[in-house]
Amino acid sequence: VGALRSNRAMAHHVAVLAFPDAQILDVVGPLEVFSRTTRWLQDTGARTDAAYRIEMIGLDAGPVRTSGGLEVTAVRSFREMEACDTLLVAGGIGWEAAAGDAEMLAWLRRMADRAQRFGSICTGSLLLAAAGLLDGRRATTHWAYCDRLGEMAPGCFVQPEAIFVQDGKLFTSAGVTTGMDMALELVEQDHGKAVAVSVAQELVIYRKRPGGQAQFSRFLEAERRQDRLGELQLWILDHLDEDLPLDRLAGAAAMSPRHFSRRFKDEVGVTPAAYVARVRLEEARRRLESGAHSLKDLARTCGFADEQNLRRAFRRHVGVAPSEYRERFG
DNA sequence: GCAAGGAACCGCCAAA
DNA sequence: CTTTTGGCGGTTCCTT
Repeated sequence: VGALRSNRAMAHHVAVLAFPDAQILDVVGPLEVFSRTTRWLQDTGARTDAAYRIEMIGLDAGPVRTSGGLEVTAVRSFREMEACDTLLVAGGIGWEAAAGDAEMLAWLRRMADRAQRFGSICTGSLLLAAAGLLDGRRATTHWAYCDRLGEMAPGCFVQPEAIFVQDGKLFTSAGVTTGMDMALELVEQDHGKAVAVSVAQELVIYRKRPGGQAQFSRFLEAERRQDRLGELQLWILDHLDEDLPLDRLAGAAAMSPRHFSRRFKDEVGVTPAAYVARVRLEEARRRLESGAHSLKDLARTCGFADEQNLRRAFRRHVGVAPSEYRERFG
């Protein structure tokens, strides 16, 4: 892991802290997502400057034995790092011992202040709590430790249902593999939906795993097809904030409206307008889950004419009002 | 919640 | 002759 580093100076610097007896997937999972993204961006020529420079750091430089007995090697200690763009703290059964390291906690506070964003995977949240970084903020952790998190950080609003939680520049994720889901979200915020979808497909994971509420995922299904309609579906994701009438979609797919309509229904299973409506709804729902947006904002970015329209469509398909949904699941 | 207007859908037929 | 594509118009659903 320590060797997986890009040399580009412009790269966004991502660091993951691994203490002894950390959970190896917490460390490697997110790093894999970032490195895949970097490679994908370079291979496709979408960006010439590198996306991410990734690094794993330890309490000390050298081998770190993880909870499963596997070892990863830290190139340097956290003491040698003054700044990075994104800092993530891994979880694992070693968190308790690590939480007693006052020097490291003080360093975490400094980094949290300086970094563009910071966060944790799994029980890494408990280290952030120990550092006093979760007071007054929304956060989550492994389900078995949510109570403990509440005790350690009484001012923290624990979200036990969430896969991951964003509160401003703080990102916390639930157990182990959810670190990859969270990393994908960071990738999406940096590079857009299309990139996140491609990386998710390559890794065969959901870009956004269905959370507590069962919901369909539009990924890993139709979009992986390499035909014109598959491309169009990706294109729709990137133009959700615009008007997408049938004629325009047909034009984008280079077909007559009638033919396009027929083919789309055959290939995708739903009619074009129904598909667009579904994707808009799902995007609105996703954003409501991830926190505070004004309905006006939400309506605009998801392609609804106004808030009234969003409200009506939301009630029709989801069954509850957006505000109520946000209260329950946001 | 309602009426008016518009967009989408789909069966049908014809041309390629 | 079969398959693919495009246009027309009635009906339904959605937005205003």
